[in-house]
Amino acid sequence: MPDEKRDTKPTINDVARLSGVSKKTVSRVINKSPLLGQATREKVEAVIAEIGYVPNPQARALALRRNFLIGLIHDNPNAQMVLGVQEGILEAIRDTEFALVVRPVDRHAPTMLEDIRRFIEQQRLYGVLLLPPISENDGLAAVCHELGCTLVRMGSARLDDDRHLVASNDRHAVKEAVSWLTSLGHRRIGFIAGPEGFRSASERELGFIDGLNSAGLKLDPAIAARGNYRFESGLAAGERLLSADPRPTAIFSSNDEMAAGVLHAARAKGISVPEQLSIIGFDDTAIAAHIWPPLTTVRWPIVPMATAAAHKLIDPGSAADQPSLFLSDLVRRASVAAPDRTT
Amino acid sequence: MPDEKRDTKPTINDVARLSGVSKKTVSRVINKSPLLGQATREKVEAVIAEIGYVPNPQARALALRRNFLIGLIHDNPNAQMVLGVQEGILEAIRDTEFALVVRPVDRHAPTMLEDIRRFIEQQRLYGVLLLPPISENDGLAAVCHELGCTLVRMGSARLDDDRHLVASNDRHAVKEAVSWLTSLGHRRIGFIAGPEGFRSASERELGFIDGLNSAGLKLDPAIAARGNYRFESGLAAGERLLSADPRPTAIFSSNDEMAAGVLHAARAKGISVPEQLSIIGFDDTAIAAHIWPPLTTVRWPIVPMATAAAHKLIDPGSAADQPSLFLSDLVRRASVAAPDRTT
DNA sequence: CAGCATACGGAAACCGGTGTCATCTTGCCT
DNA sequence: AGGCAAGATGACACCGGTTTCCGTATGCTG
Repeated sequence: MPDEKRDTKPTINDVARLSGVSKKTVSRVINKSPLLGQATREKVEAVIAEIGYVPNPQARALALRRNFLIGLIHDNPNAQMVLGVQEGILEAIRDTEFALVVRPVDRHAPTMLEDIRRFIEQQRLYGVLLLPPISENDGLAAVCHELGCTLVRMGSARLDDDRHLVASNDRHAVKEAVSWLTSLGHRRIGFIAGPEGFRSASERELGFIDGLNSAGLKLDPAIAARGNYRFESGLAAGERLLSADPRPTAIFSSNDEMAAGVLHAARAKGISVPEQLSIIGFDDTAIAAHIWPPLTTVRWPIVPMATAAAHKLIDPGSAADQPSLFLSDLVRRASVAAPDRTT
Repeated sequence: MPDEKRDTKPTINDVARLSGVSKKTVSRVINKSPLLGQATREKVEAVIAEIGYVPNPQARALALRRNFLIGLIHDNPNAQMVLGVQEGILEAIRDTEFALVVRPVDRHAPTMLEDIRRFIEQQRLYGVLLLPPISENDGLAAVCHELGCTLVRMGSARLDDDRHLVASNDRHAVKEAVSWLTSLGHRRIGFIAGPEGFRSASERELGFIDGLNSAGLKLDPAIAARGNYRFESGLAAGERLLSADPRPTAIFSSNDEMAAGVLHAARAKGISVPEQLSIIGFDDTAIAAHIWPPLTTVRWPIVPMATAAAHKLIDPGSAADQPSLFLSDLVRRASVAAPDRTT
């Protein structure tokens, strides 16, 4: 055999033996203890590098009585957002010993809370990060608290104190979007709300009303509908709103997917966008840029938010220093134009 | 205090003490050892239920010298696919003690292989699941093998033996799609390939050529382009192909996102779809159904594939029994029609 | 150079499980 | 009834780290 293959990984004992010191000293080197001889440290580090020693995280977790797994719990229909969050978390835990464990759940399953409890308990998670909409579930937060598992929630509103929250300012962003429409001359603006019971949905609705109010307008129920954030519900809502008389000249949809549905509805009715109808969405997911015409939408900084959230989780000391509120901005694309005066 | 709060979780020792048996016996109960008295088992189980004991996975991992973490390594631009895979894996490990650790990586980072090695080594992963395109990287497979980490790859072609592979039959599916076009009367069919060096790209290209050949046609380089699976590359390729003379009456794009780009290009040139141009994509991602017109595309069963892959990982015994090849099917939507004879 | 504080290294216990092996019952056979 | 096999249970070491506690080497001061 050309290459003496070790079937078991080197342990701290091997390092200690080979460098002629005790386990304890090696442990001090690993944990960067300050009271340690320079010469000893270098010798041990050389041995570690030579034999490729990597500390066993399970043994560490056992001895330290804490582990290095953080959980991401979500029940989110928006794949891009979930992946953006994963990316953001990874950015925060890069070069740490933490790892990310994911757990998609079904919000509608009656056993959801029990499942999550089992998950956290079984894996002994260090902390969990909750994504909207499930982050709004206070029962879940209570379970985490009871299990002694740190918790950071992402959301669209102030769900918790700053050390356990990262939020975007949906309400204000929607208000700005609507103000842009009114400044272009739109007076009849339709609204598609998100599903009931979602903070993101109610925040966006409040922002919409704010926007109307500041232009002296008010919400006409004939051109308002509620969707469930899915394409089909946007399509249905669009069909209804575009049958109203007089027809809206613009529609704000609480997310991009439903906005794409509105676009389909408009096309089916032969209404051209943006000439006869302006559309604004929310989230700036991939679909926004890829449909025709490209969709004006509100973008919120998913990745940095997730990074901040993860930092709050793994370094509670600095949790208060991490920003808690992130600003969204309007991405102006071709789906918006001034209203058609000839109509 | 109304509720005596334990600050530390109960351990196997607590269970042993409370039920008057030894640790070992409790361990036997947990592991469902067959040689155990019925009465003893029930007594111990009662105590476990009463105090809410959950075995510590880190301690178990340490003693067993294997842990219960499976890794998902991916560098995938398609969020929906990654999330579908996560869902499929979760389905397989539900009700087991396994957990899913995710690791997005950057294919272009020079340190990628080193990063992944560190990741696997540090977390002592039980096994990893590789998604395309990174699953095609044999260097990575070698690293896993060297680290003694089981490996299952997902892919579009036969990358490995059946116990370590789950594949879809892209080539055949594309051939079918193209045959459909030719059966409708299309004779001039453009092609947008995926990026060089990707098996999925070359399989789909082979399938495309198969399809042409079976209708007695061959690939015209004037209406063939290579993209990188991103929207913009599809847009650029579409612009080029649609400037060709004579213009193609149909275009097959190696994925949906590029197909959406082709659609934009057609719109910009005032070419109507499907009347003057038929378009077919691949993957059946969300965008396919949400653009206008809805895109005809090839769907491959992501979730069941991921479930099968995870089963191969966690139960190597039955790995060979899990299916390795999954069939894709054509989803027929409005983006395809018979060619316009008047042109 | 004595005396003392300080820095460092080592032995042993511990974290919470599992494996090995010995012991103790018990039932069954001759 | 005695012998023996099989089944049930427990004692103890061990997985690979960290921590406690203590002994020793070292440096500094007077």
